[in-house]
Amino acid sequence: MTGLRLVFMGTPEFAVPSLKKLIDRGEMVVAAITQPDRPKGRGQQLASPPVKIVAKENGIPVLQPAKVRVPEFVEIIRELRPDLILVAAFGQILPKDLLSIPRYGCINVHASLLPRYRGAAPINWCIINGETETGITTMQMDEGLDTGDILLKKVVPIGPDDDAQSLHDLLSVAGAEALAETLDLLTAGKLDAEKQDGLLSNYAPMLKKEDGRIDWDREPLRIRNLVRGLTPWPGAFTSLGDKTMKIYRCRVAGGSGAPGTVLQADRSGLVIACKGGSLLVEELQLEGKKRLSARDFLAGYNIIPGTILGNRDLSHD
RNA sequence: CGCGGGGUGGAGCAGUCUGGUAGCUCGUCGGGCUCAUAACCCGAAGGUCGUGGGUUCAAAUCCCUCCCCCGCAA
Repeated sequence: MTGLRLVFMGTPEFAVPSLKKLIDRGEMVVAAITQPDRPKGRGQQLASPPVKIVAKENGIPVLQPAKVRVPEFVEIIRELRPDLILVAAFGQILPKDLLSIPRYGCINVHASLLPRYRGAAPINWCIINGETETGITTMQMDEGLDTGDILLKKVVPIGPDDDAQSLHDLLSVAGAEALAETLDLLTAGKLDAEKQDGLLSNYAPMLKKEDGRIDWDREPLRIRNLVRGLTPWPGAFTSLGDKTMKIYRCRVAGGSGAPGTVLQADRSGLVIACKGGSLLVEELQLEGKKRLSARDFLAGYNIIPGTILGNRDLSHD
């Protein structure tokens, strides 16, 4: 316990372990700031961000500004008199006025080893790019996007079978630990800030739907990395006839054929040709249907070898 | 009321438009073949066709109600 007045800012599931860690440590969290409830899913029902739910369960006041940068909200934060603001996947840029309010400034928990993978979707892009390790960085926030001085890093290896979900889960826990360690170092006066080398940086932008489209004229390993990096959301996809087909799990295999051609579709699996080899699909989902193992899928759908996947745009769009 | 797809033996699907004794692939169980097998052959069990109501001589199929699942979009 630091005894500091803390304000927590975060929104999705990733931020939850960090908030819980603060609560477990008995920290004085005077407010949780999170994004507004938004219509989600079928029927456009309003849904509360995970951080809001956890905060309310623990009696922490919740604020949900549409824009933190408006002067009125900055003033509200000022009145909370925080000693330190902790930020984890909040989803909004903090203005300078806000950053300078707390005595210890604002500390962010970011899911990559900065300066690598600055931005909104570091977990996904690490996997897509075939990285074998990533991690958590806590930093002293400045006005740039993930450009602040590095306080602490924690390395997390990426297993060959990790996907965005499993890595997210690992990193969100590691993030909470890194946050706690950072707080301990801070109160012990042992925190060293290290400048980021901007020349080594790269950017992990927010995912667009189109990022998930599978280009079968790529090496099987690259496609597999794309699949892993986008599972379970938004998913790597191709098309079967006029339907979208998402692929959630696959392995690299041999064989050859025109890119996108179904080489095999039987009890041995669904094998699709790509550049210099093929992909054995293990788990997939057809538009409107549920996520299935390739085996179950093939029990009900008869796909003829030779069928070309990913061709929809040629005949429609 | 954002758009759309779907609920049929344990799994995945067909059948619904053009009502008339419920079918396919797989799994399960039994038997056979084989050095052996996730392979192959023979046989069997297993379904209130999501719920409630209506139309009809007759409803998985047509009409209405409700429940649940999923894709898109956010």
